[in-house]
Amino acid sequence: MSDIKPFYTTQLQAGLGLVDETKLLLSLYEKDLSANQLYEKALDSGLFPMVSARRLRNIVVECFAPRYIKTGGAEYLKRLATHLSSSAINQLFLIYTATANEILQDFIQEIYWDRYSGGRDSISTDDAKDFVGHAVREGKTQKPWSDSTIKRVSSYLIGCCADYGLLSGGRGSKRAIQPVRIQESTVLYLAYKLHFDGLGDNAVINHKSWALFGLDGSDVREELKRLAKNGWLIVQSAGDVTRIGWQFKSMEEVIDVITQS
DNA sequence: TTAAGTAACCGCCCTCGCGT
DNA sequence: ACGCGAGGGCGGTTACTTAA
Repeated sequence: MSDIKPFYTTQLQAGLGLVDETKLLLSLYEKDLSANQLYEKALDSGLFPMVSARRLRNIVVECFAPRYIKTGGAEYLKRLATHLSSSAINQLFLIYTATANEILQDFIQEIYWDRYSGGRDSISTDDAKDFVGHAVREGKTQKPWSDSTIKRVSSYLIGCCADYGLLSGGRGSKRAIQPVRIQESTVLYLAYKLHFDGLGDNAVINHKSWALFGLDGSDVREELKRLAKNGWLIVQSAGDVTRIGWQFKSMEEVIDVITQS
């Protein structure tokens, strides 16, 4: 669950957002299925006529499994995927993808929102290349990446942001920043997910996943107070210390609430 | 010690959008 | 209408682990 990922990897190159593929795989997923079992099931399902078996294996084993099976997210997202709007489910996909790919998390946190708050309205492939090149020089990869890998990973960061709606699509070297407003369902889901992962209240509020949506600790506290109006949790702040009263006893209850609202 | 298995990396090559 | 180049799918290769 809380695997430490010391190094940046090139795993994004196996697939970017894969939004449609992920939805299909979620529909096939059942609790406790392994990556290989899901792969076999997907192969037999005939839901992926457009890709080769080798490619399907890539998608399942290198993308879906690290994002949604290892983290335990698949069984919850399976229910949500059919109920939430595409922008709402994209936000959850983004959280899991950024958790599995540290380099994406850091890129969005350090470059995307920084440029946005600095008044820029676009991000270029060169911005991404600078970020990746810098990371390699700082030793954040297990071994130095070749120039071509640096170049490709840079484009994957941009492409992945586009898939999840953070940047405009297309192929221009400059992509327009499309800042996303975090959805209520995302706030509710993420807060409880972190809580059930065993984090204390302050650790929940300051978790880096919120930074994907440009939120810092005090922003998160405000978001949670809005949820409190629905009776979904209770927030008590005194100075810097925040205490949260959690109203639901399991993720299942949280999912029930989200699917009913 | 080595065969088998797995994760990470690399780069070919097809596709698609853009400019002319 | 078409050539060009960037983006990204795809599959092979390398390097590292694990088990016998």
